[in-house]
Amino acid sequence: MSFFQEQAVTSSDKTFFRLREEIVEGEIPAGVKLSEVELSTKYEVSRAVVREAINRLEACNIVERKANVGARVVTLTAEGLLELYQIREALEGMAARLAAQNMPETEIEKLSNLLDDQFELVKQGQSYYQEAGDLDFHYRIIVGSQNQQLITMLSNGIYHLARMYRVQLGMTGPRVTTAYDEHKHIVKAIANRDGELAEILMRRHIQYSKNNIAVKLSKM
Amino acid sequence: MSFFQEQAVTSSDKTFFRLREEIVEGEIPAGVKLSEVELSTKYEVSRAVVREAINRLEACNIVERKANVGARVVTLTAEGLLELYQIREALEGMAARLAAQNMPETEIEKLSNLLDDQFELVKQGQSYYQEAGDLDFHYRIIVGSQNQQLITMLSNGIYHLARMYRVQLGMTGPRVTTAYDEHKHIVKAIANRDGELAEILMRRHIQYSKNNIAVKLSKM
DNA sequence: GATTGGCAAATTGTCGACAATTTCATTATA
DNA sequence: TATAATGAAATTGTCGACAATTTGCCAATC
Repeated sequence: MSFFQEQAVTSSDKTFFRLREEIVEGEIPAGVKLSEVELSTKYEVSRAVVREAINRLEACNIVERKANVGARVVTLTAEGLLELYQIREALEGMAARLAAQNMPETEIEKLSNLLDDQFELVKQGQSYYQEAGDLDFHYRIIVGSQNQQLITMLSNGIYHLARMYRVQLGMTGPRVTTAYDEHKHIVKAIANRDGELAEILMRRHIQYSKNNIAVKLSKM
Repeated sequence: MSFFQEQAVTSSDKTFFRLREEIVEGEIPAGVKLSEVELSTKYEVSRAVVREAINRLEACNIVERKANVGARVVTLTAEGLLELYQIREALEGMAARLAAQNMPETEIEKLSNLLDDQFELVKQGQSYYQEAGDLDFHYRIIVGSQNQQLITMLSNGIYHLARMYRVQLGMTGPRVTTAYDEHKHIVKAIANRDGELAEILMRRHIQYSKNNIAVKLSKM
């Protein structure tokens, strides 16, 4: 996630970011119990800051907590993945619709150029997509919606969870083929200020990528 | 909110619920600074539990926090309301679609009966809607989606914020007229297992109620 | 041998104190 | 007078210790 920089100011921030990274990237596997004392010695901070970090992770749905028992890293299930993509479909569909209304011309231009650059790589036979490129595309549209609450929701919550799934299912660097064209069409709808179409295309795009993951998941 | 009972087990839970109530119901007005020491003496708990409660409120978007400065109750704006209803439209639209797929017949029956009961009140000239009835309707459909993450998102986050707006704008007990018919049609679509239509109707229903609020808001 | 009861160890929840940072009034300077 | 520097007061951030609860083990009982 190199686009939207969150800057850590307090010790809790750092601990939260670090813990989230380790969990999302799979260094701390699913289902593991997060012991407050253990983590506080590991990170060399007090239990209070670890506690605060864990609370924040709970709010992001990255860990589950039971009172007086403790927190565990969520175990990802096929149903959970389905649920997550249903939410993404709704929210990112709306984001695309709003982006068609609100995204400044200059930003649409930039987004279009980004895709063109990526198309060069496709022509050269390099595989489209790098995950980073895909994330960048989605993120720009979310920001283009200019709905601050939506932006926060998606970039704080949903995206880390989605990546967690991809990492744990071993599918970093997803489907290579059709995504590029889908992105192109979405941008065109946004450029035409056709919110209705932009939403439909984005929803379909997310459905496809959900199916793509679900197929791989069923082979395991 | 009498439907979905959250039960407080720890002292932090109680403080969180109490604080949220006081803020949402307007006893602690918008923009007010939440002093940790002040609240800890008021509620007779330690600063740590107040801190934890405030952190949770921040995760719900009920307060805003700046590091080393403190937390303030969010000030609701017309733009914020618009943003919130855009999100509700997306998420509850999806919930209605999923409810059409997943809601058990018995639950649909109950929901339908609920509306019939409320219709009796309408016939007797009593104003439809009590806010509670409206909330109950929406909540049942959300639960009917059987998407756990969606349920959590909407009932923890969005709904309290939405109520906060209504209270602060002095519109408890909203539009009386058309909402009943809209609810009827949505339930019918769900009963017919027509997710496509259920989503469209729910989205329109939320758009109407947004407009209804926006009008009142513009008169202030 | 299986089940229940209770004790000890470990873990989370809560607390008060200290450290770091911000805020605000006061003073000094241009 | 306006602006900047200074320092004290207040507030948040962090810490270690104690209290409350859960967990796991061991013995007692059937």
